[in-house]
Amino acid sequence: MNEKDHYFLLYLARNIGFHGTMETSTGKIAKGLDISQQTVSRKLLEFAEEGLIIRSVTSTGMKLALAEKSREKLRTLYGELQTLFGKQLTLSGILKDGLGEGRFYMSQEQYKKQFQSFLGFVPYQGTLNISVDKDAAVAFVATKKQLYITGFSTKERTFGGLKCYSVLIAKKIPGAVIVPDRTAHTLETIELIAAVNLREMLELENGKKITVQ
Amino acid sequence: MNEKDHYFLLYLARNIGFHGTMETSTGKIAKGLDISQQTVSRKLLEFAEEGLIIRSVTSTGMKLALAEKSREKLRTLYGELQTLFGKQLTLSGILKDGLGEGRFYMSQEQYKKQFQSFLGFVPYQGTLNISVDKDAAVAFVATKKQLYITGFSTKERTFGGLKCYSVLIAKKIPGAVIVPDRTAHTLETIELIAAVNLREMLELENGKKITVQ
DNA sequence: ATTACTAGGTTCCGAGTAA
DNA sequence: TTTACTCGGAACCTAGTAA
Repeated sequence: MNEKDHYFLLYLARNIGFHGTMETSTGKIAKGLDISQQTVSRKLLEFAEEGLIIRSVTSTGMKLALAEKSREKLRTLYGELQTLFGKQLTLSGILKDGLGEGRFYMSQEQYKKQFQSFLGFVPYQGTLNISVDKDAAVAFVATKKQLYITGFSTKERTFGGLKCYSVLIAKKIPGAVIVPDRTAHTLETIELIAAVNLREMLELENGKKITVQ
Repeated sequence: MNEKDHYFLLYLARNIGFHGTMETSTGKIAKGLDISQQTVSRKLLEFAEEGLIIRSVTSTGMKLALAEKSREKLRTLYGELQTLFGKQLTLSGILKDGLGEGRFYMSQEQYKKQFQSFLGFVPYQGTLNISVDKDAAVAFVATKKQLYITGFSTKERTFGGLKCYSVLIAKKIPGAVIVPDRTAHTLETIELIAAVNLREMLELENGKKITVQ
């Protein structure tokens, strides 16, 4: 098997399911992958030959299931990417005084709703400002999936959007780093939120060191 | 860019590092990927052309760094695999009487230490035995990362190794499924452990239904 | 409808080799 | 030593079409 064919396999896995079977046809797959029906036919024959899939031609098309061998291949690929991304980077910094603005932002219903759906929790009303090394912070967020919280307007004013990255604070509390689109500080300072009052939970005071991963 | 070239990219990412740079040569990469030096040379030129990598030829070879575009591509691929593997499968079963043996096992220091380092918690001394559908259980653990707790011997007796899979019990309690190497039951019964007394925390009694994910 | 064979065209690879 | 060009051949893809 040409290892490049993993993509074909990935497509099949997504549609068939990891353990399921599926009634489909070479034409449908061809459309999905944007290649010819002939190529799909040929590839599927090759894959079956190599024991990657289980295949049976029916009157209306064919029935497909992944074989263990292809599950193994996908797991390997996944593992490789995990080692690449999974190097649980940590970011450390010093707690400093916030501007009290975070509290106001976090009290807005429209932010709260989005945090709930993106992060799975409603943030405690207040943010933690941490001084960090800018380059380290940039590298850190680069490895994280970026979630985007959209802005909105009320009668009184406009609230901007913000990027947010799910993290684990002090090795135990699930939370997030938030980066407002329009912010006074660059990544020299990051803002942390969590479902709980972090200052209390972690018995923090200004100047203390905090690590997120 | 041919999407199949992701493999080439993955190799580069692993060797260069996600954000780093690296002094290397087309010959070395060719050896690593088991393709010709000429192909590597051609591919790298193509990649640079497409803004996937940053490339500069030196007297001894070349200096390479990934560009943001290729990081993005790898992230996408990773994301696709995550949705494939990450479909938080759940497994449900009925609580049944244990043999009281679990308690004895979990009291062994050498097991405790390993659980602490692999799972991040020391299990409560006692296991929960759950009757489940065997096939569902096999499919369930297949999607989980397998952690292996090694066995050991004391003066009195030998303790076998066990496989263990990190799970979330009843949607809220972090725990693990353990599968002893030598076990009376096959996967018709799974054993659960957690940092806390699950019977109390979940107000369980025999015959109740439990779900893990 | 389907699957899948044949034929012809395109893409891709690597040995040889220049710089 | 390098990188990277040329070019012949292998691998691959798809239109046409049989079953």
